[in-house]
Amino acid sequence: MSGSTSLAEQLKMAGFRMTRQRAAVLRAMADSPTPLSALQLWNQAKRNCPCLGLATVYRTLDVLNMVGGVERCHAASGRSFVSCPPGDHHHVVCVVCGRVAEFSRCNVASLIPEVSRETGFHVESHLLELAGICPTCLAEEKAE
Amino acid sequence: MSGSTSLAEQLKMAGFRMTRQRAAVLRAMADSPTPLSALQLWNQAKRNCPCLGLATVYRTLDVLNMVGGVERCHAASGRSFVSCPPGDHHHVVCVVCGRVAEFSRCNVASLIPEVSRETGFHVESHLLELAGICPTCLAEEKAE
DNA sequence: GACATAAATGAGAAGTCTTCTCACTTACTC
DNA sequence: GAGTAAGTGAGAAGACTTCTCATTTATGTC
Repeated sequence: MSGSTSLAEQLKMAGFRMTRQRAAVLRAMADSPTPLSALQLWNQAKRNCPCLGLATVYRTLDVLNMVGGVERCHAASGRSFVSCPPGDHHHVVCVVCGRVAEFSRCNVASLIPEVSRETGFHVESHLLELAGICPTCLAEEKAE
Repeated sequence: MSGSTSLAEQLKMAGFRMTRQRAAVLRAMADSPTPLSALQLWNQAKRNCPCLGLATVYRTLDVLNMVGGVERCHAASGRSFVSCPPGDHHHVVCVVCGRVAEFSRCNVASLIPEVSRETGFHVESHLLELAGICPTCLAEEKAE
């Protein structure tokens, strides 16, 4: 679980304590192949630490965010989730179940000169989010 | 306020009624050069229609969104709305003053096959929003 | 290993934003 | 002008997040 280890190290280096609860949250994040919402993270992490409180999950996310270990994203649908590692990637959100996947390929940068010309804006950043149906929901749809 | 008029027409064409409350919301949106949150919109619209309820603002936004007359603006925390012309376009938002411009050029579609392959998602739609500095704020920055 | 202490926690209250409910009002059709 | 179905206001309810505070615990020091 190298991801979890490095996040733990980041926390320690920043002077935060490594508690059972934080370890459980880190582990839940590392174990999930896809970004999770705070609630999902709570449910996962409780397996490792049953008495974990939801507030602690939010506090841990806050701390990790401060340290730069995770990013909190707000999807167009209003749902929010935790993305790890933060940085240059975008998300696809399932319109059926809300599952989120990440992808890094992006060609928006090549569009920017044209938009600058068209609008006069000096473009600094972009937000790209795709919506669709995840493999699981696609399979279920076909099964019906 | 041509923006407001055309939104009103869009509503009527879609079979919705034009009420005093909706007119107040439309007018508030048309009068604002920047995206507004539901709460801000409520406060503005109440000037034209003092007894306006907040729920009505949300309902009106819903209806307008359905009709394609407004869109969520994500740059500012994803909680605000802009009125916009119908049709395929995206927004550039000024990070300084909040002003929004539209552009139609978009190359995201060509990205979708790759993302589908990478994530297994069946991609149906995309959201693209650029952030930067508008011509007015650029000029002011240079003047300093 | 025991102790001191400041950080971290759990549980639930509180806050914020949004949607829902339902009795009442009103825009639109005839 | 009357009938009617869409729309409304007010407040309850719901989802998510943050705050509060008494209690617990990780960590450095002895």
